[in-house]
Amino acid sequence: MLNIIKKSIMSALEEMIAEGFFTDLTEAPEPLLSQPRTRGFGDLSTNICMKLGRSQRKNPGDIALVLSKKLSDCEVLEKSEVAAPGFVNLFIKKSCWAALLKEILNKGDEYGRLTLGEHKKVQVEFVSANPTGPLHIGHGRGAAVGDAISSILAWAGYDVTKEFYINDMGRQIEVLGRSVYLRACELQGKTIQMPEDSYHGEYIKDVAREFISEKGSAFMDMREAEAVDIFKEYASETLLRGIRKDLEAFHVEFDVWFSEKSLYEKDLVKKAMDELKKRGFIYEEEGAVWFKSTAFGDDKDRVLIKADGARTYFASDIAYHGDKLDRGFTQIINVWGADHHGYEARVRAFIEAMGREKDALKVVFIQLVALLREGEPVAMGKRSGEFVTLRQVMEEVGSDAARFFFLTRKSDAHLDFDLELAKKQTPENPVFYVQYCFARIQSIFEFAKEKGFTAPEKFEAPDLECLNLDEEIEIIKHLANFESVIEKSAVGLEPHRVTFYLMELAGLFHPYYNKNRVVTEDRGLTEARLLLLKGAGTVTAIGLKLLGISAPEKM
RNA sequence: GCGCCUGUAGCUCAGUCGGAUAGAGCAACUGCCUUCUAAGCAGUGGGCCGGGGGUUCGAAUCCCUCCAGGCGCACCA
Repeated sequence: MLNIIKKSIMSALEEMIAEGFFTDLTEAPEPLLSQPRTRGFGDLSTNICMKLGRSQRKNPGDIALVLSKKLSDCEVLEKSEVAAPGFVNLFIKKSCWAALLKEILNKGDEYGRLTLGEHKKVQVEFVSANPTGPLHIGHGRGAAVGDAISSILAWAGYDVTKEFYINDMGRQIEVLGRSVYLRACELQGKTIQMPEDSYHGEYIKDVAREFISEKGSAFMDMREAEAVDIFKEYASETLLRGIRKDLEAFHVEFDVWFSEKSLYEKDLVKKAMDELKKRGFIYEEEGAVWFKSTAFGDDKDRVLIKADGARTYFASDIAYHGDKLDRGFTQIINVWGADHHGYEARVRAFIEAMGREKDALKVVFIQLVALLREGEPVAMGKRSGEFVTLRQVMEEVGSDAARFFFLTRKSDAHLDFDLELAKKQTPENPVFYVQYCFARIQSIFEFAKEKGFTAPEKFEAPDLECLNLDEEIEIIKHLANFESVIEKSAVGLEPHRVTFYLMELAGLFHPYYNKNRVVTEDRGLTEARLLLLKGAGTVTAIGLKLLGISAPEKM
């Protein structure tokens, strides 16, 4: 329908051009249609005349008058009006809404699915937490956002792979192994001194305890270095298992768990560096090997191999991203914590050095979550030992509420998560408002069934024309917007648009429900309203599913 | 010092490729359950959109500048 109107406007403008109305316009521009806030301004409105007024040096009002007159024969329009200083307000024929609802219902559970992505292979990497401790609330935000982005992209027609990158080697793992080892020694009655840079969390002791009950105390007789090797393997595997479990409870599933270690096992680090060398972006200086990332706008060149011969973390990173490219992804999306934003330029430099377009890589930054308890900041950080895990949050407020909460903010906005507040809010949490919309609709269906009514499988658009209340048309209009919300959300990688869309839909439904009875003596009207509810319920369920939130039949 | 993000109602946040009277939730106050779920609805109050300048028919939105907060600026991971 939007397209019909756009075309009408454009052909009207073409006519005006042919009639010599404009002095130096050769082609009609595509008009922008927007929904006015107030109903008096029509169902849709365009500002095209003001735009043209400027470029053509004509009075916008004059253009609008002519345009409006020419639109009078558009078949979907009731009328069009001109408003100062040059808006054209469009009023759509009531019968069109019925046709629109029919279209939506015909698509059913597939409504909102787009072909936008053209099956292009997209990889979304998110969470990628070090297996050195349980997931905390910041990871939860990344998980919720990354998962929702993936679902939305898939719904928009992309071929999506969800991936978790495991930093299962390097210094942090070394520190982890030593920390657990020392705690294990302590459990065996030895007095120990935890170095400054150890992990101090309580969970370290748990892992140590587990290790002993599983593997015994033979490690006490080993040399420290030897024992630490065993411990770091054991600890990182144990903690990774915990991470997987937490994500499972949070309803996040990954397609690929990619191990950093495997990059070395498959010699991919060397491969990536050789490739860079071949392309002339590698040089040696002061005993280190550098990547000339400044050639692509990075602030400084980056070291890949240190003077002591060790590879940097960034060396793993380019190998990993090289592998992403080799696997045929045309679009790479990294969901990173905002504290990583310094890495964007260098990774992008690598992508460009490999001959790809700059925007083959998109990075979504997740601002850190400030965790509060009754307004007081809670200290975070694995080292300090005191932190609130994602699991604790899920247990306190539930997975649905936590996910919804994360997805009601755009990801680059700071987020205060007050645990006490989140708990207190639970009964009035907006997530329930949306879920309630779905549950209520299901319950009305139950009731209708008892009374002998169902939403008919077969119907024609005119059967729906009795849905002529303002509230009903508003709901249909909103349902019709769903596709464009998916599109914007997919293009901008902004899942929060879907969240707000669902709150708005629920905000239209609940008052409608309260004011009007669905099931009445009037069979035609009852069935039409059941169909309207079917549309609203279906869209709510689809939206919630994209966000990874359940749609309960009963509440 | 440089770079990125943020500043909108008492609180938490939407709205930002310029549009008409700036929105939602929470909190506060007043009403509504013999009728499809009251996790709901109806209503009230609440705003120099951080400050100042500029661009124009029109600015929360674009440009400049200043202020405040967060995060980055390693041969660390």
